[in-house]
Amino acid sequence: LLDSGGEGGLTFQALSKRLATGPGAIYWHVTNKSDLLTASCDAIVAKALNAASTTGSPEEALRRLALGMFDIIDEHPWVGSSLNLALGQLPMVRIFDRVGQHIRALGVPAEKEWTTASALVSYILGVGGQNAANAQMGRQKGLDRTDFLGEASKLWSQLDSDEYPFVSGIASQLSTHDDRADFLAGIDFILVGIADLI
Amino acid sequence: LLDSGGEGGLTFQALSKRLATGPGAIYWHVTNKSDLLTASCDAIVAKALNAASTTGSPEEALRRLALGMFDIIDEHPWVGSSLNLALGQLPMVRIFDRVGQHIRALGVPAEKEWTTASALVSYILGVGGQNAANAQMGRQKGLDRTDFLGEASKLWSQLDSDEYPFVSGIASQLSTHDDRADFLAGIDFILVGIADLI
DNA sequence: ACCTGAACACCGTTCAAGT
DNA sequence: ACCTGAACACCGTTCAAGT
Repeated sequence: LLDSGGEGGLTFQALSKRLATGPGAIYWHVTNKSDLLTASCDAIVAKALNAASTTGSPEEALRRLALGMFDIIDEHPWVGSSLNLALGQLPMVRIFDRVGQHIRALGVPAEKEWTTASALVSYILGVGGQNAANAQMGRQKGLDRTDFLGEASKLWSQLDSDEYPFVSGIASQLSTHDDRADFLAGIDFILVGIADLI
Repeated sequence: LLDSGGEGGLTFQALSKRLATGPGAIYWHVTNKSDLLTASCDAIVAKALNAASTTGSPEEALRRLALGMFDIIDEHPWVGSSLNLALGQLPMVRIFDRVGQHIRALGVPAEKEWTTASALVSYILGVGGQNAANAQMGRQKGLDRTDFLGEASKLWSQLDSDEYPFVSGIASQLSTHDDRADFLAGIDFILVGIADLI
């Protein structure tokens, strides 16, 4: 339901119909819709974390982990918007812990571990949210990714170049850029910054 | 309505009551709830961007801009969750353009402008979303920020240290850290990475 | 222990009718 | 040009009653 209809596609009515039961039955197993969403999210996140191998250098492992998260969010865009969770929730704990382990292996001083792990997690979730927003807007307009970016690029290029000098000039890079490569470039910026304090 | 009740606090019923009119009247001025939310967001974002002075070195200006966004989201947490907008929407265009101008002033090569600006914006929005999630969870439990982080910290410290070796050990840093300083540290990581390619 | 399904309070949105 | 307000379809959630 989530994959095909986004966050709005998951409904207790639709879910109970697909499970051939009443809406009340679901409440025996989960307390909440938010609970259900978090659990769905966690299933996806756990899968992505298990798939990312931890061999090689810490930098490589971090890049692979980040890319794994990127890909899984790309595949299930609703995860991107559902992953803005409080620090106490399980999916967040999982991500933080895995990132933190690599950070530790990198040799980051103990008192900087939190800050560095936090920066990486925030970046990953930020890109995820961005991806999700674009995917949802695309779905809403019935466009695929390329068409949607093409339309956004056209919109940017038509903006007043006095008011938005940067955006109006860079519109072409919007439609031709490689999301995945840019994501990784951002990870590398942060890794360079982290290496600088070791 | 948004400041006091979060995203769920903005209702056409509540809004029309406060405006002493009917719910239908609002639809003459906005097409959508999503439209209304984006417009609210934009008002806040525009204020934050105008307040951030652009004097000094590009690095300083970027730090001030980022910090201005952080503070405005801290003040209005709903902005953090509403700011996962597609690239075509006005608040996003504004942020992107301002960040991009500073990036350009920094001397980043033209073909890297998009990538660098994108990384910074993603990071800022990621931290914003994180802040919003914590604020909302805190509100839901009736706790203030310190109490909420204290509770999350306790939760982390009680996790199984075999399953979550990093998170369970770093719990104390969670409750004592300075959000604002950590946010800025992340910005600096990225700025170091960007400086590396100039 | 788990399911049923009607009911409740509420939501975004529409639209004929007004001024 | 803009407002009114009843109505619609739908939502998450509850709960007495069943098995």
